[in-house]
Amino acid sequence: MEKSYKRHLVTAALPYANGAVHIGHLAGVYVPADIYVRYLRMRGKDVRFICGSDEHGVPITIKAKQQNSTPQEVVDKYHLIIKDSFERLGISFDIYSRTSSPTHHKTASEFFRKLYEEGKFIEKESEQYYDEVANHFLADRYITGTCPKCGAENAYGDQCEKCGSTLSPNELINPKSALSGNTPVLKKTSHWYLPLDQYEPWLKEWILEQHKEWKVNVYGQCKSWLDGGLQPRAVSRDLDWGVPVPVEGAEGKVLYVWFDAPIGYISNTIELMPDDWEKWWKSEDTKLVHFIGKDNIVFHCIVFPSMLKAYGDGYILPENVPANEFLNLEGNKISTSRNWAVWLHEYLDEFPGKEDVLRYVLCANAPETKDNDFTWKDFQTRNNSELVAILGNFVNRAVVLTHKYFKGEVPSQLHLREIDEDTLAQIPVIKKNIEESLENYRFREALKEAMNLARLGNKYLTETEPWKLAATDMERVATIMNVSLQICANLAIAFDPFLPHTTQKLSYMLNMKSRNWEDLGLDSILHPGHKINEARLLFEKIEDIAIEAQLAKLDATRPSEAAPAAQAEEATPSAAPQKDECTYDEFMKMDIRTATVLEAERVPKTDKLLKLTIDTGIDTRTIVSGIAEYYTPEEMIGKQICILANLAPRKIKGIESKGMILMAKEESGNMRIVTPEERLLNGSTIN
RNA sequence: CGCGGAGUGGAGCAGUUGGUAGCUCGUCGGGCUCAUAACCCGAAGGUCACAGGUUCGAGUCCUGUCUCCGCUACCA
Repeated sequence: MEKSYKRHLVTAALPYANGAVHIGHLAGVYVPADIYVRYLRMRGKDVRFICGSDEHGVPITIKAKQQNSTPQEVVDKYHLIIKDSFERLGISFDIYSRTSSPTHHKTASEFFRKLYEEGKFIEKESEQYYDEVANHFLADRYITGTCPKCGAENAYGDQCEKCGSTLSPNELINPKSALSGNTPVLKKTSHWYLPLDQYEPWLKEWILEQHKEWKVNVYGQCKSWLDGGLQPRAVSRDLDWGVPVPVEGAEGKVLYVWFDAPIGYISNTIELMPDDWEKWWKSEDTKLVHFIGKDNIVFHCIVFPSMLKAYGDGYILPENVPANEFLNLEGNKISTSRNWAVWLHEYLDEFPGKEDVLRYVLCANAPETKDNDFTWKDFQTRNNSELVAILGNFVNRAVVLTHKYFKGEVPSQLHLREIDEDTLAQIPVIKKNIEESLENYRFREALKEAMNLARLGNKYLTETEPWKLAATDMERVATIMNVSLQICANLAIAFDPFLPHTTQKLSYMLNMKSRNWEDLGLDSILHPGHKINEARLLFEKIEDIAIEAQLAKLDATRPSEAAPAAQAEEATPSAAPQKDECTYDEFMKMDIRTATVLEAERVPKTDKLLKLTIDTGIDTRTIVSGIAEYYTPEEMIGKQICILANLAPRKIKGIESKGMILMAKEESGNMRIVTPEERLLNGSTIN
């Protein structure tokens, strides 16, 4: 039933170039994709593995502003870090390009243009805020003002961080431009929309009927979107960073990042194969597979296919989209903003030569069916009791014994006994299991099967006990060592997609010239008389101290220090514009006083909120404050703070908050609490 | 509120179309000593979140409930 394809085009989600790559990205996308691709290559398939940085979008322009640099500088920096760290881990892209490349701009631009000319978009006019000083339409995030729901200052155009309500910029009272501090004006602007609703019947047929074999999380997510009804989606924005909209009169508009990013797969393919890229994208003989995380399901299953369908011209659709769930770290969500992550480039620096350990652990514990947890303890255990004790140790036993008894020369297989035959007979079975698992995107299972081959080897040696026979029956020992070495050679092939650095070392040790998947399962990969090299350890134990160091590093991690502190030096300090005048009486209405934090805890399901119990000198009360990105609960306890005590109470995430903590905030976003120079009695008034 | 995913021995996970509940690690006992105190064998340990239902038979199907994660809406 399985259709046979002439070529395989595999894409991995384009990393967003406003940060480095962490273990969550790897476990969800890049490690499985790389395993899949290496497997296909070993089987002699014609395959291309495409990826690159996604470098457009508002967040990058915001990051550039914060760092007082340019979007181009931001993406240059992260593009290099990401590309380099992928290479070092052995993620074997055929091309890792970027969406700021000329090829991409041209491709995306032409893509848009064709759809535009064929009337595949609808055009709609709307009113958006415009900063007349900066000459800019303002993205929601660039507008601040007073929240209409809770009255907090500095609410963003898309959301108020104080009360958490979702806003649209037009609701803000006293809107200000974050660029200039000026009051923006409403101005008409028009944008193009892709009418996804028109593709709904077709999508339903294609996904819900023809792709029932997709992973349940993917299928379920798609069904949910399709059942809910699709809406037209804007494909352009008013922004000066991105691919310009190639239409007359569309100055100052760029393609919306979600529209241009997936086209990056195509443009990167073009960059790789300028002459014959088309057969990779427009031939039914090509099998297209997208590896992504669950946050990207809707784009790759619904939006991008609709774009391709709208374009027509023979574009193929993904055959499968094996999206993974998320990986947690030590029980908590990985968070870039809180710096709660294990960064690939840091790992590679801190664990040199252990690229494959990370690959192994992330594959063994990949979040294939549900969110999983990465813990350093588990990392250590898997290394020590699986890689070292089972795989590394078996190879070492076999190679050391061969040198000891046969001076490093592969002995002959003489009379195979039942145990030899049974053992060898299991290798082709394992091969088949690995193939089946990989072809169905079950990477954990495949890895476990490969590991079973090493277990088989250990069991075989233990049961045949060549070290006992060495005194009496060297012929038998010869056969046993031959069989053991054949298992080693098979391991070098079976593990190649998973642990490429290791299999290279192992091949060297065995003096194997090549590793062909077709040889896997054979009992005569190494011929009698073949000379092997000295034993070298494939893996080393990881000591407690290394794990403790990582845990300590995580504990010490506070988001305020990492990025902003380093950049503070170079950034020219800029301050918010002065607010409107305020009378003496108005000021005196505010009851500001000192208080001490008694207890502090995170508010569940939020990134930013802490719930604090404080002693105000007049009572003990609860305040919810959005400072979790800057302070841990532990460090807040015992701190003396200043509060606005008579602020009207309000409920935040269901908790009643009575008052507000005074914070000093830099324009870059960095925040510190305001506290008296020396500790005063709680309840001291401030004016 | 709605939608998607998940809830299986101490921990982490499999359980394909319903037919005696498995794997890895850990624990305990034994064996072995070639090997990175590594390896091999055996044992203990689960009323498969809860409550109903369908069935000769349900972890697996249906209904309801609870909890966790995600999306809608932060995280860009």
